[in-house]
Amino acid sequence: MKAKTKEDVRPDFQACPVEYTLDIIGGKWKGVLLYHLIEGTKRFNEFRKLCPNITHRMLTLQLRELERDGIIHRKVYQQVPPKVEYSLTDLGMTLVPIIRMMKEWGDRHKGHREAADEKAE
Amino acid sequence: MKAKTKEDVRPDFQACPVEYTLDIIGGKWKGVLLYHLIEGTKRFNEFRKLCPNITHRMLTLQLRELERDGIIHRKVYQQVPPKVEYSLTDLGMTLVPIIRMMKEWGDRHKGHREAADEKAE
DNA sequence: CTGTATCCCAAACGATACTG
DNA sequence: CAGTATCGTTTGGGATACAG
Repeated sequence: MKAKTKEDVRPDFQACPVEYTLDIIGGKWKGVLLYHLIEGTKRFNEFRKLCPNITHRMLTLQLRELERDGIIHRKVYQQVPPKVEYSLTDLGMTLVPIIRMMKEWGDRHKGHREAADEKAE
Repeated sequence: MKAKTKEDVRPDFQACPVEYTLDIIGGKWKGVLLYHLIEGTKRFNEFRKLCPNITHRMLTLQLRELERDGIIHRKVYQQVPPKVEYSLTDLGMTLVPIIRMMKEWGDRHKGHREAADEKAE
């Protein structure tokens, strides 16, 4: 008997709208990317400087998903060398309040886990 | 050269507080579990009924992580059969506004992707 | 500069069986 | 009822090389 694949399971977003939202912004880097986009348009390599830990590959993938979900817009300048600018769409803008709240919550509470980490080392 | 394991990389929560918050509520089921906890205390099997897609194992793991991060409290009644109640801690309560916003956003915008899914089938 | 493609290891997860 | 342990598969994601 084959195990269920991802496609077989229809996540019940009806029952859990929170799950739907998290599915869009909960990706490993999406929250951070969106946060930086609040300040304005960003280029590919700008993201890499802002998030040194993200790999080339992951940045591409995460941006693609956000684009696919209609959260960000990708503007390509047809020139050499290429230039691509990412920005929030109108739909993306509606996420800004949530991102901001998460930013503030993180600022206010990130101490907790650091304290726990200290003890662990 | 050994590939970096998860432990080797210290995520820079300093630079990205959003990342820290998402690390806590962004788990596959955490948002949903927290959402249901807003209404009040829940038992293990209540969660299973509320989220039929979550497996026994995953429910345990996600609850453990939330407990470890100080977001939820686990109250064990020493009796047979066992009874365990989960509830939000004070810290967990501070997340409620964020969860609520994600719930509302999901309700309002979940139509988008469904439309895309229709076309895909 | 901004990607895409491939390979491959590590982590996540489901299924299942067992326990107090 | 509410878990834990183990196993095997699937997925995530890093490193690297190549391309327009």
